[in-house]
Amino acid sequence: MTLTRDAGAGPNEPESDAEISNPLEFHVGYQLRRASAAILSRLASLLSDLKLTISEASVLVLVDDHPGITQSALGRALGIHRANMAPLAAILTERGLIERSQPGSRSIGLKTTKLGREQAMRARQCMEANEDALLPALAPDQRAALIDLLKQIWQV
Amino acid sequence: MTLTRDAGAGPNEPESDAEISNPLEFHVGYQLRRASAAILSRLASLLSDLKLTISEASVLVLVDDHPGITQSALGRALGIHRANMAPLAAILTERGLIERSQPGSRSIGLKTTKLGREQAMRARQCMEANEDALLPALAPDQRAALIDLLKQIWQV
DNA sequence: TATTGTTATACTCTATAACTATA
DNA sequence: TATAGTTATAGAGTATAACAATA
Repeated sequence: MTLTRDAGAGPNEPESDAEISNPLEFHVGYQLRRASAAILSRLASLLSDLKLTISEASVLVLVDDHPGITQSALGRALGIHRANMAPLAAILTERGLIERSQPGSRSIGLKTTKLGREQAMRARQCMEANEDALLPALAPDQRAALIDLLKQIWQV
Repeated sequence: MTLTRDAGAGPNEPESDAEISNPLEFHVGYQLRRASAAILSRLASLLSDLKLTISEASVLVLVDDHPGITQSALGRALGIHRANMAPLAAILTERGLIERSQPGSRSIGLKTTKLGREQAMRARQCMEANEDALLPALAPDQRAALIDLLKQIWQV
């Protein structure tokens, strides 16, 4: 790979094909997109052994923690729209991981099956493994500081 | 909205429909997903006035900074696959925002048109406005610290 | 009436595979 | 041969609108 000295040619000369200065790197938005993509793609890869997507695993774990929870409450907690919760709940039900507490009622409480509880445990292990994989990049106190900063961005 | 006192019922009682404790909130991966989604959705909304998606705007701005850059180099800088750069470049070309430096060659240098330079400037303003919107949530030194932490996560 | 669940639909982003053309 | 560009395709995630059932 050919390397020019610092950040490549200046902004007004034709580019040689080398590393390139990227002014977007100084934006929180850009860094969030790249970091989020990296960490989520690794988690997706870990969860693929369980045949679960990240959304499916998140729903499964939260239902397991809160037996009787409704789809709407799940959606509010996870930031997933009502309309997108329906097929998500349907898939987990089809696979025998969750079931409906009161089959007759309209507002449906969800809970995990025995198989679902086992899978939820394995999903939690994947999520913890994904967090642990951050340790080479982030010391524990940095990790805590990062969580605090991120919370401030999206929470009201 | 009905509020129970702290984090709702314990993990083994049926849920009342209230706020819910979410153990995922202690995960960097989860916080990254929520923060990234929030900030990117706001940016998408700002850019929609220019009829640009976030990917389109990122490519446009980078081409404007690096006239003569190839699609592959763009993709490497932005983390976008070669296969997905093709339609992206095609759209920007159709709209008269970028053009090909050497129409005969195979490795195609891209540069912005006059219209493209104007739009790139407006896109940069949207990105800056999006960054400024973070100020209520993050003090300037927190913002710098956050960028440093995020870089460590996805960069080698 | 407000909330819940559902269906249909569309858009954005990402990923792989297979192919052609070029250096 | 390695790189660049293209096309087709598929899978995730997210968004809105419209509807029926329920509290």
